[in-house]
Parts: sequence; C-alpha cells; structure tokens
Amino acid sequence: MARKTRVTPKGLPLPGKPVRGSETGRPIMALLDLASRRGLLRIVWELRHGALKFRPLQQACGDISPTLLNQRMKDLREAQLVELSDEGYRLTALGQGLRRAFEPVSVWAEQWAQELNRN
Amino acid sequence: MARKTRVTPKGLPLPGKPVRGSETGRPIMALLDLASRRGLLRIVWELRHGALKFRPLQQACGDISPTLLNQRMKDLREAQLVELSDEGYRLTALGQGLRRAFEPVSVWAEQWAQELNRN
DNA sequence: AAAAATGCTACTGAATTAGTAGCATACGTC
DNA sequence: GACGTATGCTACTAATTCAGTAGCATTTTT
Repeated sequence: MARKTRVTPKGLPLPGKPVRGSETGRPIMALLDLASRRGLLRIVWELRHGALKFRPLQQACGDISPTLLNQRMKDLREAQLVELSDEGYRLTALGQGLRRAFEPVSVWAEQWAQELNRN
Repeated sequence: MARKTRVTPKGLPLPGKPVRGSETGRPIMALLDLASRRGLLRIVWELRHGALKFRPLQQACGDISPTLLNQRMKDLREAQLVELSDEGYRLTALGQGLRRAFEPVSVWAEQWAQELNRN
C-alpha cells in the first residue's frame, strides 16, 4: 500500500497557496500554519518595541538557536512581516498590524492565567 | 563538553510554569508555546461553530492524524480550553474567550493577503 | 447478534527543532 | 598591515515532534 502523497508543500505558508493542513489557500489557514512554526510569533512579540540585531533578538527569544532564528527570519521576511534595516530586524507595517491584532490575545492570556489559578 | 541541560520541560505550557523558550512563567509565553504546537489553534478555530466529535473534527482539521489530534485534545483539555460533552468536543468558556480574542488576527490575515497580492 | 460509531493507541518513518561550533564579511584601531 | 570585534549566517549531529496507517476496546444502533 502506497503512502499518502504529500499534497501540502514544505514551503512557506502564504495566503493563496495550499498550506500544511489546508488546501483552500484561505489567509487564516496560512496564518495558522505560520503561527505553528516554533518561535515565529515570539519573534514578532519581541520586536514590538523596535528593531533588534541578530544576537540581541536571539537573546530576547530565550537563546533560540541561530539556525532556527535564521529560518524564521527568512519566513518572516518572505511573508513581508519583518525587514532588515541598519538598526537590525524590525517589523514592517504589516508586521506591526499583526502585532496589534495579537494584543487581545495577550490580554486574554492574563485572564486565562487567573482562571487557572482559581482551581 | 557537556550538552546544555534542558531547563524547559516537555510538558504542557501553562501560565506560571516555565515553557519552551521562556522561564518567566508569564501567561503570554505559555500561550506562545501552546500556539506553536501544530494544529492546536486550528482545532480551536474549527470548534468555533459548536461541538464536533472526534472524526468530524479530524476531517475539519484537514485529516489531521488521530495521534496528533488526541495529543492536542489532551493539551487543550488540560489547559481548560476544550471539554468533551455528549455532543463531542467543544470550547469551554475560556476557549471561547480565546476564539474571540483571536478574531482580530483572522481579520488581519485578510488584509495581509490583500497586501501580498499587490506585489 | 451484527453492524456501526466512538474515542483512542501502537507503530514506523519523515520532518522539524535543539544545541554547538565556526565561517565570511565589514568595521574600526593601533 | 595586523588585530580585535561585531555582524549575519551556515554546517553538522542528536533529540523531539509530527505524519501516516492500521486497528483495538467500548458503547450505541439496528
């Protein structure tokens, strides 16, 4: 019996293309795939206050390995969420939009913590 | 030279505990770790309209493997985001809160798609 | 009793990530 | 020109996570 052929590509998830777990190309699916790549959202989070160079960013992300950091920077640059400037890596306008959109989630996380502590 | 000892546990990321990539126990860090587990946010997303039983949920998530689905259900139940009822798996009040908090992100994803299509 | 549905486990192979070392280029300094 | 330093990044191996398939145990339905 042949193994199921891979239909979702290994490449970067972007809206309009099939991604891991979904063929529709819907933006939300691309985002969900992106978000599941370890460290990606963390990087966006750590860039919220401004640009950071490679090693400081690495530190800020809990001493993430340079391999992974660089992979994620490729992802983020291809997705046009981050760009490399003289001051280091920084969020693009799009990236800042994501960061803002993510704010309610971080607020919710605090409530989540409170609820869990009541049990 | 000894390898760096693992300090962040393999277990479920929850607020108050160290998680992969962060020792602080801050809720947002637990959430970022959770979000990076493949399929987890997707599951929350697919449960947005109500309860689903195991196999329908599996289908909705793009035929995710039952192994992974079950792992995620353990994660989500431990995090008190999902519970198993007679109608199947469904979001708890906390889980629904996350889903609502996630709404701006899904809206942003649409804008993201539009921006990328202009290039 | 038979059939179907349910939640779930076992197993192997593939993909992703962790962790460490170090390269290549650019820059300033002595 | 030799030296030290900072920069972004690559190479490599080992560990972890995930994909994909088969099928079990229990309950519900017919």
